Amino acid sequence: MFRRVGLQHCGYNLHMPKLVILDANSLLYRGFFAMRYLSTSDRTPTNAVFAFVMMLLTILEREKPDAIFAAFDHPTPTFRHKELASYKAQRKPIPDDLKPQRQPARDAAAAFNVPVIEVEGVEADDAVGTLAEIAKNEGFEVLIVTGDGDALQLVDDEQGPVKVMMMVKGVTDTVIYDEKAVRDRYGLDPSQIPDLKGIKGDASDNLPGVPGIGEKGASKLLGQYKTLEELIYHVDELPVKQRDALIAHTDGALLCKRLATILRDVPLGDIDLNDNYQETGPDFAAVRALFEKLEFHTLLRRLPGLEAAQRAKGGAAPPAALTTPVTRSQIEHSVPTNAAAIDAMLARFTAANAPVGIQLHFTPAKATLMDASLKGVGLAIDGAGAYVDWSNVSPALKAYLEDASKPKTVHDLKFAAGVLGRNGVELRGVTFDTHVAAYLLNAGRAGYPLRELAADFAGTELLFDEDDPESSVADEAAAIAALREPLMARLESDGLAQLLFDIELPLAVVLARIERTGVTVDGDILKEASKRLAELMAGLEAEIYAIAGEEFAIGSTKKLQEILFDKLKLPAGKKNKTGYSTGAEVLDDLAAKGHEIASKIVAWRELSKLKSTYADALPALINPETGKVHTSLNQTATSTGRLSSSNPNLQNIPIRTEVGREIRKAFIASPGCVLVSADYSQIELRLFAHMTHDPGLVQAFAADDDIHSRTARLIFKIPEGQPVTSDQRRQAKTINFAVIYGASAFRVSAELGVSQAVASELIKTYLASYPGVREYLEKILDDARAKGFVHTMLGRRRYVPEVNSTNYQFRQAAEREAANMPVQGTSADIIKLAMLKVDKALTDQKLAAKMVLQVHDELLFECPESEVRTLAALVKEGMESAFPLDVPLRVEAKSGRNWWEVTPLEDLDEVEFSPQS
DNA sequence: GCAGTCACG
DNA sequence: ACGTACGTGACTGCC
Repeated sequence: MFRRVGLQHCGYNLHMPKLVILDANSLLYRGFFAMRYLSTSDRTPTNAVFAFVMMLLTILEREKPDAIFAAFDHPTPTFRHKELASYKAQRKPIPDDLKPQRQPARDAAAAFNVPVIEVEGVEADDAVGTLAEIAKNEGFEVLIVTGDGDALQLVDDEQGPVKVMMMVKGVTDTVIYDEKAVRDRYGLDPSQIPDLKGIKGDASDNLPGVPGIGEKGASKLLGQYKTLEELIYHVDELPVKQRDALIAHTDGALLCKRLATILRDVPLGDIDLNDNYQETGPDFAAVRALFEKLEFHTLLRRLPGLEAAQRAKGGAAPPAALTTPVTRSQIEHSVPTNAAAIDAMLARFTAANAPVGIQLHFTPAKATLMDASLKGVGLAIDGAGAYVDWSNVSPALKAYLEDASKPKTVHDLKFAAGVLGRNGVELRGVTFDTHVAAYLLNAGRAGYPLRELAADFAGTELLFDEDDPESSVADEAAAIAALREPLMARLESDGLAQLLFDIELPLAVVLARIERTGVTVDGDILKEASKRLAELMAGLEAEIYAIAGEEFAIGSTKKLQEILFDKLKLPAGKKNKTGYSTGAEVLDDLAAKGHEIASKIVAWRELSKLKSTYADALPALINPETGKVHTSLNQTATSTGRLSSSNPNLQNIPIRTEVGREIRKAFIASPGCVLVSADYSQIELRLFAHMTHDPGLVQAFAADDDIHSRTARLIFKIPEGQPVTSDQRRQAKTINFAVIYGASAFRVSAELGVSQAVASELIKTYLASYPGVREYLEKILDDARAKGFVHTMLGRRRYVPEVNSTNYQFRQAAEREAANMPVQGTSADIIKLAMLKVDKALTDQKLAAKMVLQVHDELLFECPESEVRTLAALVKEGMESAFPLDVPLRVEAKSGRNWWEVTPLEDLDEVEFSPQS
């Protein structure tokens, strides 16, 4: 009944120090092609050095080496040049854009305190081979990081071990080779790699090898004859074709082998292998300066995490990697297949009363909670795991998953709750989510894959083996269980635990339900709209072609540039990387000058956008089973704490223009139901009032004044009793938002169509009128500069390291982000609280109403017609009381048969619904 | 896979 | 003198 899967040896001795050797040359070369186009704002190419640094960071985070070196080619001739004049002459030259990236790569290594090996007359791969040889004899476990397959000859399980991490595609997508992996891939021992290369040749080096014998044939021959030399000796035993080919190319093959053979005894000078990298760590100031120079913004955001980890090691503590080595996480696990065995497993797991790591096994790999097909479930506690195929899941296991008193940890609760929900199991008792926890710790990361978290926070290397999903899923469950404590410790020390437990965790379950509920979209309405849009576009196209004097792809900005600025010689405005901009701003300008083609293109663009993004795309996303559209509400996507929506994005359905707004007619309620929408009125400005404590702002909201009119009175100095014109109000509104976004006078002047001097004066008057605002902004920035992060009222963080940048532009951008995040983020916190409160109230009051969407400051519901006013009153109350402030929060509720026609509901304060609070 | 554009709060 | 608002996601064209 229990199938034991023994503890697999992965060849790592836990007490062995670990050495990483980067073949910088090959990494730069591969990185150059893996990642095209990247450059700084002055067009200095940085793609290869970016890839190199990405790899370096990833290695440092994941592998935590005790020692690390980077080997570069020395620019003088090497034995290989002397060996064969035609060798490097024939070789494709180093791309022009790659050469100037070598020095920055050396600088990067230096900034990270990674010693550079660069010896005259020695190529990088020979330095790597020699260093690996020395290190393995010194008792190091060696990992060679490269993009060059030749390095596989250095792999050695016996002594060392020596492994090779190979770039496969992209930058951080890598495969680690041990001897078995080399054999699986090539059918050969590592030592035979040069022989293989000799026969196969190397196209990029212009070495033909033996034409007519490919990789397969070569591998087969070497399996039999072991070496190229032996094969040549027995050449007469080969089939005629192969024999003739080999005889003709004997010299070339031997030469090619020799060139592919990595030397292991070149002079490297003094090298200190015992320099413990974990104690030294990167020179963060130097790294930051370099990243700023190279404009690596995304990498800059990764630094705070790395720096904190480095600090946490402390000076007195033993080197972290020696006490907590990076180890393959492979646990002993059982695969119970019947009810009795599952019961026994559960008994074992729950006896300890420790949280159990739960990981779902599903296909396809990048499924959403609506389309994941559930295959099984992995469970693990410290030291023991299990995998249960979904077809074997017993009632007891289901009951366990639904038991709120049994503590569990998952990685992505929203997903797990949604998928299990679709499979008839209501997941309860999840008291930790590693995915969301990592997001709270650093919302700036691109993603939170379990593999990365395991490496970063638990020092374990997690590999998913497609051929052994049972063991892999059990390993993942174990990693999840193991991540809970270190993540929890970090959350506690950063003051983020409450945010996780009180908001994000319960919210995940609500979001899963919203996604599963879906929104009803009438595909026929959209298909009709698409037809009409096509007709309107065709009309405009004819007119545009007539003015242009030819037909062209209006959607191509390149072609459009040619037509407008070359052919028609219209005055060009702003420039961008590819030439003159054809953006709406520019076109509106041209239209204002009387160029009809511009306004027609603007109109065409609007229709084109509506047609492709909404009218055509949405019907295709209607789920055939549910008849609804199920967006993903991403919980870990934004750096401010907001949700985002994708596949489709339902948070950007048109509303601002009449024709765009028509799309909303297709968003309807289920049969017999209506839509109820409730949105916060000016929540960000109200929060701004609360957070700045500015008496003027606070009083305005306390008195329920129109804030924009009030601002207009102040900045235009309009006396009481005299009316504010609508234009003055509009301008004041712009300034109100501008201040929240930290905008410049330039932008305000463009927005308002006034001179920069006037705009600047308006902003000045604004800040003088609301003195609390300036004080607040100064305090936020001081705080950000001191701590490196800003936070919301509930403690949610955003790291903004660039507030201390010496580069004016980056610093300014970071300051705007820092100024805006507390407002945008607190607003996000508050609507999340409101969602929880309303969701609970719907359950408690046993309403049929369902929450179907969140759009940042708006919640959308559908409910039976009879429930409308009860629901609206309850939602309004819940949202307004979600988080008490010095100023009131106001919510307007509306209802309608579709999202287009929703109209305000009056006098909801009089509705009886026994509020909970 | 990037760049440009544009939909939303 | 510089460059010019916060946060998202989707689509088209082009390399």
